[in-house]
Amino acid sequence: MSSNTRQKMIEITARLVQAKGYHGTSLNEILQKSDAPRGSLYFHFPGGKKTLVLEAMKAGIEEVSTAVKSSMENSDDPAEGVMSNYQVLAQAMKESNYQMGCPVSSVVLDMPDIESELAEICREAYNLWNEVYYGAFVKAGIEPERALRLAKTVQAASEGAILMARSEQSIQPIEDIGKEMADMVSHVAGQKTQQ
Amino acid sequence: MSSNTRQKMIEITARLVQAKGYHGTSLNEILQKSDAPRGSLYFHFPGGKKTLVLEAMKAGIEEVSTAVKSSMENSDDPAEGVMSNYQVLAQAMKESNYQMGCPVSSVVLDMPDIESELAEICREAYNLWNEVYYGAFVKAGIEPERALRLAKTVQAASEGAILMARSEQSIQPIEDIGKEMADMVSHVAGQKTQQ
DNA sequence: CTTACTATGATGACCGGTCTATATTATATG
DNA sequence: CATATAATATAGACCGGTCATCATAGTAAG
Repeated sequence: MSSNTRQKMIEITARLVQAKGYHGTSLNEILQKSDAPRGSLYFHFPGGKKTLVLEAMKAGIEEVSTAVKSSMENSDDPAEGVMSNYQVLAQAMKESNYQMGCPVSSVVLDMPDIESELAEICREAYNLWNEVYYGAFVKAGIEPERALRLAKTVQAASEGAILMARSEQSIQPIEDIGKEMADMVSHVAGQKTQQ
Repeated sequence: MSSNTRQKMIEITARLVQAKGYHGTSLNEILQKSDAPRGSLYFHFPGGKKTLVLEAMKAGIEEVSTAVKSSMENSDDPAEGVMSNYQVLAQAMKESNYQMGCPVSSVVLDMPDIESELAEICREAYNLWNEVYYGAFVKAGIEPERALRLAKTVQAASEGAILMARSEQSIQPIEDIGKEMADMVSHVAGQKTQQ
């Protein structure tokens, strides 16, 4: 059977954590929105809140990862891939009323203790996403060192774009920044290719 | 006399909110770290936590604002200004053990109710910082529309760089992204100037 | 009868906020 | 100069509510 209660809790937790951060999300609200009893939570997630949030983050990270991969792979021009990636992000934010953006950033800003398992998975997420960009850039002929910096920049700009979009309740920043970043990528790729 | 208790509370709150977000910061901890009694808090900040955090954010926003202005004004080349700005950011993060970065981002990700006064000041902060970059870029001969997009991008990338630096506990991302952004700015400025 | 899951509610810690009482300082008045 | 008065600030007990956690019991299915 593999109860759907567990899955439901994960999805709801993912949304709440992105919307209000780790500390701002209460188990009571998760329970209420999941329409589940208290005991179920500790049955499915023996470690309590931490474990539940961890699962929710893992799910979100995987989702973002496949989205980025899909954007970059379905276009041989990396600049085009970056642009399409920002467009996907814009739509996702709009559809979620600007609540869903990055599954880890709210936790990064909520967790001062860098030694926790939660912090560890945040680090891994950034690396994972970076590698997708990096691979695409190298494949496009950009030299590795530059490709790495560029990947980080594309990633960072999209994180910042999410913050601004949330704040302004508009996809305008995402579109603007996406356009700039695509331009930058095509500039760098052009430089390195035409030699 | 204008007690220094008030100022002390603001500074400590600013640090705590940046480190753990709005919900993750408790009045008890602020009180304890400020070495002040409970009554003093509600004397100096009648609105309670919200008012206190608001003041702390205002102070932080102003601080960042002057830092960015200083970086951009003390260099006629905007690319150089951007680079220096990222360097200042890197040092600030390192000195604070990667706790201090942006005074508003943790609140943006913590506040689902966009109608609040807290959310309003976040919006204003982004605009304020953007205008500094925008002004410098226009002054360097970049056409207004492009300058606006570029300003947002530089801003967004630095927000993202903060997240990554915090997560990795390293200034490497800030340096890498700063280099890329400076390169991008000089590229755009070069385009528009040499006509 | 066991395994998987649901259901309920007690527990103690901590939350932000309110209250009254006291101390300190500044100003006014004689 | 001395004293009264008011404004400023400190001090901490206390409240109702919510937090995450956990113990225990019920239910359903194979």
